[in-house]
Amino acid sequence: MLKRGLGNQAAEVLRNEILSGAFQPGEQITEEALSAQLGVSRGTIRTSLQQLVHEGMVRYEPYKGNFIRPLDAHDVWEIYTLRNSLEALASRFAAQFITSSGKDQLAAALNNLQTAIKSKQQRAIVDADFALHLIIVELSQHKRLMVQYKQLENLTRLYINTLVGYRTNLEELLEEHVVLVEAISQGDPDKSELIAKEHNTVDGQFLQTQLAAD
Amino acid sequence: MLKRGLGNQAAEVLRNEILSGAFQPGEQITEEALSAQLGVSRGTIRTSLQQLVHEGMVRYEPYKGNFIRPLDAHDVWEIYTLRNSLEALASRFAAQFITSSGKDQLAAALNNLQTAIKSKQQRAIVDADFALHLIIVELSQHKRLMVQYKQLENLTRLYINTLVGYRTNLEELLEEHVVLVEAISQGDPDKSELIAKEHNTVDGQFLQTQLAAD
DNA sequence: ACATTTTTTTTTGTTGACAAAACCCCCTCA
DNA sequence: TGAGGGGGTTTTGTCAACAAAAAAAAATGT
Repeated sequence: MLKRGLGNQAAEVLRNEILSGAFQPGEQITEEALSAQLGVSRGTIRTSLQQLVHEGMVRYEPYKGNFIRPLDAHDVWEIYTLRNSLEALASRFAAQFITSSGKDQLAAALNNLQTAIKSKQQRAIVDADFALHLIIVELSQHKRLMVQYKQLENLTRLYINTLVGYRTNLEELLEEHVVLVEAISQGDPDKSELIAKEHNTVDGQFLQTQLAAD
Repeated sequence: MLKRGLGNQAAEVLRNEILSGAFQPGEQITEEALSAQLGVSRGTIRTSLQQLVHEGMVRYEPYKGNFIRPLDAHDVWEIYTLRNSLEALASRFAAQFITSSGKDQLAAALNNLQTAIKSKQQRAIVDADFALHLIIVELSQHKRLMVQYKQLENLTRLYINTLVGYRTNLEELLEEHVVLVEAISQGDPDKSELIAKEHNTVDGQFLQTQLAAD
């Protein structure tokens, strides 16, 4: 396990608070307030904030301050398309480097997703969905892809909460993941990449519909 | 123009120094040394370093220090594949949102590339190549894509210098860019994305050859 | 009453000092 | 001779104070 300074720990606390909706979008978060709240000095808070700025959850304006980044429709489009592209790439390499251990991990994650879908609890489904995709990214053996993807997952969680429903057709959702996992487990990069792209396109259309409602 | 604090300015100086090869790969860069060199306090240097860490040019280890990130073959593969994927995505959206002004910009950049190729100066060719691709990314109207791409461009420059030659067949290089710009100017997203992918695949095979020589 | 200028307050920017961890050299002892 | 342990040095981690910029509030003049 990697050692971490206070700054990193504070960043994690802050990140979780933001993800749990403790702040209003666009709200200014002053360094002194955070300093008092977390019991560390402003300098340390500053380190944490800079990290969250790089992760895209906080917007920083010189001599103005740090603000919870509000996401508009264009932001959502950006996050969505980028994530889609990275997932397709990850699926390709996951298939290319697949091992029997990797297949087991995928099967287990798929099983968890199925259980979550049966429970019909949105939070559980979203978590299992993300977990499965994260395993695919891990299997791609692409560290930079992993870093980018995790950040996009956080940003996605940020706006997914605001949507009324994640997906309507749960049967379809499961089936899409089944064929993707199959393709990766078969070690077919082209097929995996294509399916990943398609999978997300369906999601994207759903998203477009939701956004059009605004 | 956005205002920037001392920290950001120092980061830019440092970034340029690293790109110009002022440091050895893997070399530790102590905060105090930089502080003395740039005439700002350690705290400010710390801000700069953190920024470069996020850009991938510096590796940070808690309680150890900051080191010029050395790039091995796997790193190059990661950077290359990611850039490839992002360029394909950018080409798609550039074609989708193309305007007459955008076509002009592409034509001008293509012209610069042609001039550079005629000069046969590697540095000029690389610069013109990057400039053209950067315009494509700009035309995609995708801010996050732009940020990621710029970082990958820097990392690419970092290892491109170590290669003996960038490309052997200059005629082919130009032709590939011609067809890509044509596809984007025609407003054909699918075709543009496909060509961008292929273009980079050719580059990638060249890269593989170079790396195998180590 | 309104716009403008001045003053005050709030918030970020920068710095130097001190604490904690890691590193390095050297000494000891089996 | 070499493995292990101190102790001093170097380097990063954290902090609180002060400076600079921006924002808010108050005063001023028309």
